[in-house]
Amino acid sequence: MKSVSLNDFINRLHIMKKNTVTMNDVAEKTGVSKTTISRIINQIPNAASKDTTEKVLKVIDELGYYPNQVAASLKRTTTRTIGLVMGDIENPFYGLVIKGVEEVVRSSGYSLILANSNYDMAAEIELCMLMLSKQVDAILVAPSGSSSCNQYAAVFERQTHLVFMDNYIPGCNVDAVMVNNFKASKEACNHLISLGHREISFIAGTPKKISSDDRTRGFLSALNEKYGSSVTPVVKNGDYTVAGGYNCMKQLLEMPEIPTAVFIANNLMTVGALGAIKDAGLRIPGDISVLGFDDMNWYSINQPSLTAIDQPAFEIGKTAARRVVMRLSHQKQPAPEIIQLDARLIVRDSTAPPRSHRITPKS
Amino acid sequence: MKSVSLNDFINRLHIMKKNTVTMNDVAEKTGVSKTTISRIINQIPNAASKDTTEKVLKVIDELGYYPNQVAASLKRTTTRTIGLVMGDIENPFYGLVIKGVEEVVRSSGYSLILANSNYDMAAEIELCMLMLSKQVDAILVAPSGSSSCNQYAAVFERQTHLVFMDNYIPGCNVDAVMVNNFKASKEACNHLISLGHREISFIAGTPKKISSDDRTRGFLSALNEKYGSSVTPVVKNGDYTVAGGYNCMKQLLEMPEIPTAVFIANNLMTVGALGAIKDAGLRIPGDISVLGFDDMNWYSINQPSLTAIDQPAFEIGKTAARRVVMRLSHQKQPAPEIIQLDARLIVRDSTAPPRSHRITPKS
DNA sequence: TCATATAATGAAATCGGTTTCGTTAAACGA
DNA sequence: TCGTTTAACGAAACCGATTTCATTATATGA
Repeated sequence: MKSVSLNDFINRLHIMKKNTVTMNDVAEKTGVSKTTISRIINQIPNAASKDTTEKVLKVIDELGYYPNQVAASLKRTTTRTIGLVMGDIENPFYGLVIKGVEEVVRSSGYSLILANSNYDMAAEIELCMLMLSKQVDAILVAPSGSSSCNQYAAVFERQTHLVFMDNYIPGCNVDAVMVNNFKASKEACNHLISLGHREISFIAGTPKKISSDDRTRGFLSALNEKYGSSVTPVVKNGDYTVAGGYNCMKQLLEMPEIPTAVFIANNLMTVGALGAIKDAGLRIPGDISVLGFDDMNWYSINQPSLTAIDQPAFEIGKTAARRVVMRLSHQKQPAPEIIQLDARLIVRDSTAPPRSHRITPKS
Repeated sequence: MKSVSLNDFINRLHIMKKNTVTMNDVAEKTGVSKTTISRIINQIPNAASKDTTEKVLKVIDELGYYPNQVAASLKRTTTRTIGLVMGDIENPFYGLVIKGVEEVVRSSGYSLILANSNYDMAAEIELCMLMLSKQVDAILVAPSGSSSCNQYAAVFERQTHLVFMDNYIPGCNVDAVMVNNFKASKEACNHLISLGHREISFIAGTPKKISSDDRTRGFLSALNEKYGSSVTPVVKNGDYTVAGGYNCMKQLLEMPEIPTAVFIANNLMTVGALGAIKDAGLRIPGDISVLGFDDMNWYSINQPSLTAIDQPAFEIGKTAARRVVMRLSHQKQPAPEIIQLDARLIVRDSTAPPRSHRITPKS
């Protein structure tokens, strides 16, 4: 019987009307007007005498009053909330970007509304609109693909502050923060070239996505500068997924002449590619060198440790958030720009000079 | 000069007062009252004639009107927003939990406010309060440690719906969703025992955190059931960090008799531990078997592939979110319960029978 | 000393929706 | 045919803050 009455008690607790102490209650109990109370809460200088302030604060404490920010937001026409739309929050790279964003956003006095688009471009826009109707002050988005700019027109019409991260939609003329993909990719490829590789294959990401295409271009550029038309680069499309990486790698390993090195455009595809190499029974870097875009915390403890391009994910998030906060606090708005941070190549053991022995694909 | 005028244009765009089409504008243009328009937007049955509805929708479309949810929330006293407080959004495990939460929350018509506590217990409470003042309808939190329940008192006073994930604060009497840590941990340890191991060490997480202690208890229980007091289990405290895992493992490898197997209480510490083993030049599983809590996508492609306990992180998030949505939609509130999902042991190559050779710690 | 600045305060309007009461007219039931 | 629903609307109150515009008292300056 005891448990029944406990349940009842809990039910009542939950159904009970929410504890709604409003500013009116404080006003009534103190005999001070809402105006003054509001000023005290918002710490307006010279708004209330020491006496009044103390009295009000005491009552606020007694009643357990805390201001309803929804009401405040309505009148202020600003919610001090920023929207964040990501393609895949599960990916540790994006996780770190989010962490960076969150840190800056919160320490600047804003909150974060998060949504996951699952790389669905239509959903992405939809989510932006939803956030706008929730009156976010600005939106940060990691665009999934290359929606043309006019798909974002609906968002622009609302004239919010918009900042892209990790990728951008061309022609949109908004701030974007990302790594210098072309440069990083070229540097990575040059590393392989400097080791003596010629037959380098590239497992690319989502086609037509700017960030992805930049990586491809960087790869091709390095190869072309060194070898011109004497080598025909092999580029496969892995769509940034583990499965995609696995399949691409498998295809590469079925070529008559297996490449001596692979460069893989992101972390998930690298996992897939490593799986395919393992399944094929090949050794890294003895049989094939492997270099991945995105560094992961386990790359250094992998056998062999993996050479990778380290994107400053945390910094990307922080920079983008700072940009947004800047736009929200300054009146003067600098022209939107594409801010490119530098990635850095971390050379480890998975890249080595090309094999001298022949490998024939099985099956 | 061209660029200057462009900048000016952009500046004006941003400074320009926000495009504020309100319901009043729609009312004026259609000659229909706000009341009816509100009803049409909220699709109240039998609220407006076909004619009126069409007319209103047309004007809404023309004006590009979209409702201000802040205003709506104020009157409704519900924001259809749920708060989410995590310890570390960078950790892929939590990333997946968040993803699960987000999916359910959004598909149920709610939005998500996300905050990262960096495992700071005081910040955790602070963030809950912040969210409450933003009038979230409920809060999901992955409690960092074992704050006593009365630290959460401030949150409870507000009578929101609160659901814990991954861990819980004893005595709080709220819903909690997590894995059966004791059972999973015991099963893992039994797996090692069944391979013949006696000298099994455990690298534990944050002490006094329930979820962590449950894992330790599970480990100890298995060991005790098998060997009683004939073995003295070695438990180190790694605090759930990579560095912690590394240090603990290093200490273990400096013991006079190195354990034949280690069981590590989470993914980050496993990375650290693997690093220490690699640095020591030991072979897995030849010299030592390794088993980690939390499965990662790269465990299967690691050399050797890693035996691990796979927590249903996505499911944890979804379950917790569903619980919250349930509480928000039903009047009748079932008693809070601790929902324990089953983790599963995935046996791979990092666990094998104990070595037969002796290893002496160097230095 | 008198005009003026400043501190300290409050009444009432406002933000942009939702909701409560009405009201009217048409449909329905007996 | 007459009372009763039900459909289709609207005026005005309301949600809980902020902000504008006054007002009063006190301090300051010339």
